[in-house]
Amino acid sequence: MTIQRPRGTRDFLPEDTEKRGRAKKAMQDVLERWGYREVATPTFEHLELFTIKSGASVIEEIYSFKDKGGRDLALRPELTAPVMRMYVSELQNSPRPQRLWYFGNCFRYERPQKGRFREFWQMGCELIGGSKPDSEAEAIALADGMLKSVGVVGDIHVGYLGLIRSILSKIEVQHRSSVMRMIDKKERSALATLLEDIGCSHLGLLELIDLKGQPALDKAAEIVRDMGAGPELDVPADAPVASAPAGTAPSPAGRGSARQGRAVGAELRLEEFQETVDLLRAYGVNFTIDFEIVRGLEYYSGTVFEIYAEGLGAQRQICGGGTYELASLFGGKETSSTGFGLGFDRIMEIVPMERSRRSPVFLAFTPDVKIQAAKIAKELRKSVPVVFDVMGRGLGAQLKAAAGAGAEFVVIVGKDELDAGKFTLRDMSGGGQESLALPEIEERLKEHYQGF
RNA sequence: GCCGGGAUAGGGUAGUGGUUAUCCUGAGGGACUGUGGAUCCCUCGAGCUGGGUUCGAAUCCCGGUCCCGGCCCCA
Repeated sequence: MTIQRPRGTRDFLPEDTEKRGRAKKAMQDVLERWGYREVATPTFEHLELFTIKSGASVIEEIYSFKDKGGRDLALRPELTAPVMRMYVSELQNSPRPQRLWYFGNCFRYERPQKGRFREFWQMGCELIGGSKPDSEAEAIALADGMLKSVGVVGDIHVGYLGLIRSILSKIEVQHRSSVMRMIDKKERSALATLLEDIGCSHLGLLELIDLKGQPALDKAAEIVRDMGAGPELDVPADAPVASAPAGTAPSPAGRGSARQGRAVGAELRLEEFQETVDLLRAYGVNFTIDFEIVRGLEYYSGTVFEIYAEGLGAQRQICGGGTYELASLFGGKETSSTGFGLGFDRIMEIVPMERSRRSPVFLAFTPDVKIQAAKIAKELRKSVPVVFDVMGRGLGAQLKAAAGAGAEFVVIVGKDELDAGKFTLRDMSGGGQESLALPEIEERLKEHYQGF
């Protein structure tokens, strides 16, 4: 019996790996064209990093362990927390904004299904320290550009927590998290019942999340107008904004967990959201305004967005992100950031990728001139990929192998060629061949491999 | 964690409670000591795992593992 892969993991054969590499490269190019720089963090971290961010309940879904020194460690389940941890400890005094991107494997202890594995790859970026609408528009346009670069069409939904949280402030504290949860889970009828029961139907919440696109924004403006005079229950005072980055708010609860009620202030600044929307339109991004997008966690503080794609079964989301406040959670200064993560594996399931790999040149030789042939192979490798027989095959068998491997060209080296100083370049598709000096062969092949 | 469907050579498959388990493909070699994918020949290679029922199990039953789809969850 052979040893199996652990559950939820995958092997990537050469074809898979090539395809993934090409897709990664395409998206990476977009990131770099926007001025982002790659960073990398450890595969494992202190478990605490993730429980601080997401609450103790995530331990169930994390690969965590004690090392031999008794430390509680965890394989990273996501990359935003590690990157922000790194930012706080290494980059806080660097010029802002910081534009960082990353690509790495992550691990979650979950039931595998379509588009969900225990080891998976995330690609994403964090734009740290910018002002909200500008950063938000940049992040969303960037995500859009990355998907387009691999030919994936996503359905982009953009929401704004400033508004939702302001409406929530009209609702009694003990009901807020249930309301939030029901919005997130799209439990419409339960939400309607609850709002009715607590006498909050008049706030317009149901109508708001039902509407999509411009009508949703119009409704938002209406709600904001109506809310102007209403009583506010327990809204934290805004931070002095003069010198602080726009829109950040104090975090009275300090380093408490995001799941334990530590809500960052999300001020109601609909005009900021409007600006994000205007910028996105300027960038030519196709998106839907959708206030139902609230994302689970408390550290999100402004615009949030999710991107969905077809063809993935139950796991349709391929991207999620927004503006958040995490630096302070990890012991740093208040810093507003915007970022997103792309589910690389899910994207790979739907990229319409043409296979365009170029097979290496095969250098076929007669066994009696192996030594000289090896020298020629070495020379040719300066220009093009060259495969040299290691099976001890005769010339005929080498050609057969080259054909089987899909070679487009074979260079044949034998005693006659060595004597003449001219080698045979054989075109395997047509079957034609000609006798040429080595520099000419190099020239021809180099031309053929141009761009690969 | 829950529900359903699966597991037969490297890949894809057929079949039956009972001789030596199909076929296709693949891989290696040969016919072919300087010219390829053809053809022919040879070789390699399999019933997930543990238990039970049975004279006999790859087949029937149970547990486990893994895969596929869905639920829960999804930072």
